[in-house]
Amino acid sequence: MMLDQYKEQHAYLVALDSIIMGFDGEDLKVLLVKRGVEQNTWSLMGGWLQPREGLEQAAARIVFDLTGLTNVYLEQLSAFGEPDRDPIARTISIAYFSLVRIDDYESKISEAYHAQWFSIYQLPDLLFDHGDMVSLALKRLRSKASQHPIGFELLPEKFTLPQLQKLYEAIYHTEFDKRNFSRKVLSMRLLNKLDEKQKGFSKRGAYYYSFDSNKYEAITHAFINIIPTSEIEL
Amino acid sequence: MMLDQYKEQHAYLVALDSIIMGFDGEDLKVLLVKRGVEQNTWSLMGGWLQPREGLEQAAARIVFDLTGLTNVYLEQLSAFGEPDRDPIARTISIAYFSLVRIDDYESKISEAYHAQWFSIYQLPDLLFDHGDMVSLALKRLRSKASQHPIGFELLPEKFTLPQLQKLYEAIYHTEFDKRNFSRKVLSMRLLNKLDEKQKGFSKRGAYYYSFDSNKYEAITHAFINIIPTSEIEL
DNA sequence: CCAAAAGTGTTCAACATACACCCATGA
DNA sequence: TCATGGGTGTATGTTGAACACTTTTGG
Repeated sequence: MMLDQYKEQHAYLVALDSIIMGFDGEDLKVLLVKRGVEQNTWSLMGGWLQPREGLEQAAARIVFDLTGLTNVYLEQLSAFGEPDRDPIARTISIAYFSLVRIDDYESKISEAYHAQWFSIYQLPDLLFDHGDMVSLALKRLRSKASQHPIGFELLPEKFTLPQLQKLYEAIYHTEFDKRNFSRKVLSMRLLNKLDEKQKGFSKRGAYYYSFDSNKYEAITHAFINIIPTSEIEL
Repeated sequence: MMLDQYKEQHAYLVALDSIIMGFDGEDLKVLLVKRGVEQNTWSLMGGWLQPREGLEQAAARIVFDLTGLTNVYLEQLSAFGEPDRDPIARTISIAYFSLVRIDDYESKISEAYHAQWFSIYQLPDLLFDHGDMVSLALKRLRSKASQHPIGFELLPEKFTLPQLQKLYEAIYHTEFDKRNFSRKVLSMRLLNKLDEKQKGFSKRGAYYYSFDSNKYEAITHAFINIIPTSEIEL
C-alpha cells in the first residue's frame, strides 16, 4: 500500500553508465560503444535500472552484457541528474567505474555494441555528460589508487615490476624512477615474487610477482604513498 | 517527443537525504529530524526531487528548508537504491553531506521538524539505511578533511588554534599533540593571525585566526598532511 | 598566588628523492 | 659482441613524531 505522500511525487527514469577502464601495457583505456538512439556519437556503456535490481547489481549486469566479465572491480562514482542532461527525457544516471583485465575482455568481447578501447587521454566527443563522467572517474581512480591496491585489478594475476610501474605511470600520466618505485612497492611486503620470469618481451626477462590480498586484508593502512607525493594531484 | 525505447522503461521515485554536520566546540554532530511517515524514528532530513531541479539544487533546498542556511558546503555522497530500502515504495535516494556552522544554524532554526543535534558517535537508530549514510559520510569527511581545507566550513570566520585542534580531534576521534598540530597548520601559511584574542573562555585568551581562501585558491596541493598519517583511517 | 589554558623548540628517526652502474640474454 | 631492458644501493635533505617547560591572567 503506497501512502498518498508518495503517490503525489514525480517519478524519473533511472539509468546506469559504466566507465570501464583497462590497461594494455602502455595506455590507460576506456571502453566506449555506439548505442541505441545516438549511433553517431561514442558513449559509455549504459542501461536502465530494472524494477527488482539494486544499483550495483544493475551496473554489474551492464558490464557483463558488454564484456562477458563477472566479478570485476566496480565502484559507484556519482549520480548525474541535471534536468536537461538527456534531451529526450529526464533521466537520472548513476555512474559506476569499473576496472577490468583487458586480456580477459579480449576473449569474451561481445560484438553487439561495436565497442572500442580509447586512450583516456585521447577521447572522442562523448554523448551527454559522459565526458564529465570519465574525467571524474580518472580523478577518482588517481585518488583511490594512491592509497588502495586497486591497480592490480587492471593487471593479470602475474605481472612484472616494469609492468606495474607502466601501469602507475599511465594512471598518473607521468614517469617514475624505477629504483624508487620498486623499493617502495616491495617495502609494502604485499607482493610475492614468483620463480618464473617473463619471456619474449625483454632478453633478460623480468620476474613475475603476484599481489597477496590475504596479507593486505590482514593489515590496515598498508598501501600508503606508493606514488611520490609530488606526483599526486587530488 | 519521447522515443519508444524510453517509454518502455520503469520510472522511480527519487529522493535526497542530507547528512548535515556541525561542530559545537566539543563534538561532531549530526542534525536529525522526525519526519512525515515515521514519527517514531529519527531520520536524516530528506525530500523529493522536483521535476525541474538539479540534484545538488534539490539537496540545497532541503538543507535550507530545515536550517534556513544558504551557501553551505554540500557534496554528493552516494546514491542508495537497494530494492527494499524503503518498504513503502521503491525509492532511489541520493545522499548529500553538508557542513554547517552550528552557530549560524541556531539563529535560523526552523521548529517545524523537531530537529535535534546528536553526537555522531552516539546516534539513535535511524530510518531505513540512514545509518549507513551517516557512516559513509563520516568516512568521506575524514578522507576529505585530511587533504582539503573543509574543516573551516564547521568553524566561525574567526577561530583559535585550540578550537581548530578540537575540531580535528572530533573528526578523527582521537587526540593530537598541540605543538605538532600548530606547527603543521601554520606551516601551510593559509591562516591569518588576527590581533584579537578570544575572551571569556580561558584566562590568557587565545589569538584568533582566519582561513585565507584566496591563498588556498592560488596554490594547489596545499592541504596535505595536517593529520599525523598514523591517525588517518581511510 | 594559584589554577587553567596558551604558546613555544629540539632531538631523533623515518622517509622521499636524486642519481648511475652492472647484469642477463637473445639476436 | 652488442643492444635492450632488468635489477640494485647510497647519500642528502625533509618531514614526522615524541617530548616539557614557561607565559599569561582571571579569580
